[in-house]
Amino acid sequence: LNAYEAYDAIYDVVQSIPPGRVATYGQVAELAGLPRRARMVGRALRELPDESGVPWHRVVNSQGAISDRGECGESEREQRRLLRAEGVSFDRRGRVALVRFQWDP
DNA sequence: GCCATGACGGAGC
DNA sequence: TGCTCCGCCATGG
Repeated sequence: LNAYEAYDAIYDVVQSIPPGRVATYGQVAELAGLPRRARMVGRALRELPDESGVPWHRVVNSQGAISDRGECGESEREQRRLLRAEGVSFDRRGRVALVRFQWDP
């Protein structure tokens, strides 16, 4: 897979995550045929324009936590808001219970 | 081409 | 639970 194909594969996988479920970066990489390349998933999502219909908010890290964006926490709150609107709940540390909400394709 | 930098993850302590 | 320490690999300087 070249860089473009890899990104497309990543976006395809993210598109297929159903509402109300989440997937981890490593899981998306694996399903996209890119094992051990979770960091690449992070980059792909980072470069996603806002108007793309890709549900980037349904991707969390392996701990069920929302990964740091460096930016003043703006998009982290947005991600929590979007997930809550789909029925995904958070524990008191702000993490998703993967046992309940992780997507199992 | 070298090097630092990550929307990461697993092992170890 | 919550650190560190590595391996990972595309990107930008």
